[in-house]
Amino acid sequence: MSGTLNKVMLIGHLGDEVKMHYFEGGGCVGRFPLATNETYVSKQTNERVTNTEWHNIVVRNKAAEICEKYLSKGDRIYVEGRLKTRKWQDDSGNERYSTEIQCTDFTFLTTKKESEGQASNKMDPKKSIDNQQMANEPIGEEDDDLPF
Amino acid sequence: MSGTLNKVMLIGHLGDEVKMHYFEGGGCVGRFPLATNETYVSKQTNERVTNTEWHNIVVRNKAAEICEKYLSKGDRIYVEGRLKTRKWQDDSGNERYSTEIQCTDFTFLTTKKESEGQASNKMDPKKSIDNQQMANEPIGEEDDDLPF
Amino acid sequence: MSGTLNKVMLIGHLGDEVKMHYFEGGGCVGRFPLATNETYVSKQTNERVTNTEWHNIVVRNKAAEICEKYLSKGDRIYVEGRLKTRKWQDDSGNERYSTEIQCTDFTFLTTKKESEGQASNKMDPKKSIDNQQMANEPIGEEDDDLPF
Amino acid sequence: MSGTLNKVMLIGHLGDEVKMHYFEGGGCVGRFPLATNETYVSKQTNERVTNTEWHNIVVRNKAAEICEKYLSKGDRIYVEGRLKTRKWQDDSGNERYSTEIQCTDFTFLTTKKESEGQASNKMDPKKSIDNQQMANEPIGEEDDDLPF
DNA sequence: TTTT
DNA sequence: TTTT
Repeated sequence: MSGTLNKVMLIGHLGDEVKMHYFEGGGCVGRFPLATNETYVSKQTNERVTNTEWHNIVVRNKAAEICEKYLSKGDRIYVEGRLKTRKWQDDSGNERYSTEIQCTDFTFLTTKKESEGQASNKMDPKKSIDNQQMANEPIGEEDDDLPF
Repeated sequence: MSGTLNKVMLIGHLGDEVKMHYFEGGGCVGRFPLATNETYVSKQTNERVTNTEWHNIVVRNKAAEICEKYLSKGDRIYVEGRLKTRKWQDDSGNERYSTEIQCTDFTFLTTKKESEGQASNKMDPKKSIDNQQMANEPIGEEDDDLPF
Repeated sequence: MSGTLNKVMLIGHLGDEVKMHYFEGGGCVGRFPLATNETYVSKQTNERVTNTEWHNIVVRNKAAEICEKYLSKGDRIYVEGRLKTRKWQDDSGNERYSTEIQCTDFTFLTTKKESEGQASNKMDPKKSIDNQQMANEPIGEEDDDLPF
Repeated sequence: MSGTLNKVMLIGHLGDEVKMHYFEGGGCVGRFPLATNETYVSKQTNERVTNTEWHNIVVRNKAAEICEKYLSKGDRIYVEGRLKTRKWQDDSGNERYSTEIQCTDFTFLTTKKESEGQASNKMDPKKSIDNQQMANEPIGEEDDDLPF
């Protein structure tokens, strides 16, 4: 309906472990920072400069559990998702904004023994459906009544 | 699992109407050609050259029905999908190959009265699920037993 | 080198006019807010809910001038770019973060007379090069000495 | 100008070595097959099925030379490009079509000693520019007069 | 806080 | 013809 598109595609490395948060209703959310790098040659100094960009990845439910189980700090992953900027209040009552990538799909790019045969949510349509849904409900709601 | 990605993103115009094909089991598939243009300045002649590229779009089930209902020749659409090369035999028995875009998502970019409030499959998660499934089964199978 | 990817693809509508800022060295930057919508059916209320997400688009140099010339509030555009989170200080000296989309490519999706034949930066490779460069230098530097 | 988009994004493994072809004017083109996999559970048999899709990747000039130098059969790579269907004649004079991905950007995802610090065309804007140009000229023309 |  |  909306005629719009909101898509982010990242390949990067986890800067930390996946941090899980479980909701009362049974849903859960995982979060982890993802680093991407950009390298260019400065025109001023003629030196190579590397900038690291950090992205806040948010994964939900089944997908979050898979990420927690198979991903570790340093691992490389492909993440697809949507941009979402959350509003929150700091301790002084100021409005703050935080931009997150709500993950809708991912593929593990680091090969690890334990993750063999399990590294992607693409192998099971149900997991993809979870991911799809994940992006359709604001974080904070419980996703406890999955229809399958 | 596979650690691979197969994604196509197109914005283009329909070169023809959506052609539907219905399977016995109740599934269906819609096909239409999509044109994208590329313009560049030839280094030889210094003239602007426009090339049109034609893409074979394949949509399935609910998504196909929505496309047939709301899309017409000339309409602009955003299509997301996967590349798939089909093998077939021509009349002389020669092996032929045809590359298609198996649509997994789309957004209408032409505003038409009839399609108002309905132009995208993104408004209804179920339709997205259909699309998701669509890409998980080879064309030719019937998708008659949707689990929802 | 880095083996990473940082890509954003948006189709949305301008929430305001393009605001230009010119640097002393001759470079310039344009900024505008872009709205994307997401619609879903709430599981709690069974009602359709529409959320609007706002994105801060940043365009540079030639590309910025093209955007300023041909884009107006309400226009639809496809934007491709990279995510970049800037750190700044508010009046109280607090660290604040703002996430922007550094535009590397775009295509106008609204047809307007004035923009006919000019609506995209894709028609002129040089403009693409500018865009490409744009993403390689931090905002704040002047891009006045293009090497071609 | 055209208001269209033609983008392919793949992560896959090389099925063979990069095959180079040098033009008289000094330009060159590299080609290699790239495999992506899709896995799903068949609704008929309830078994997991894996399909491999093969993509014809075409890279040009500097980018082709980098690929030839650092990529080998089996390596994983991210490829971004445009779809292009070429028309050719088989021995019987029949019209045939072959769809290729004209590579505009890539990132190596396999870590190999030899490729350290060199694995992507993203580290040098000039190489990106070559890639950008690459897609602006039909294959078959010689790119012998690069302006940088 | 990642990686090369 | 790749990979897991």
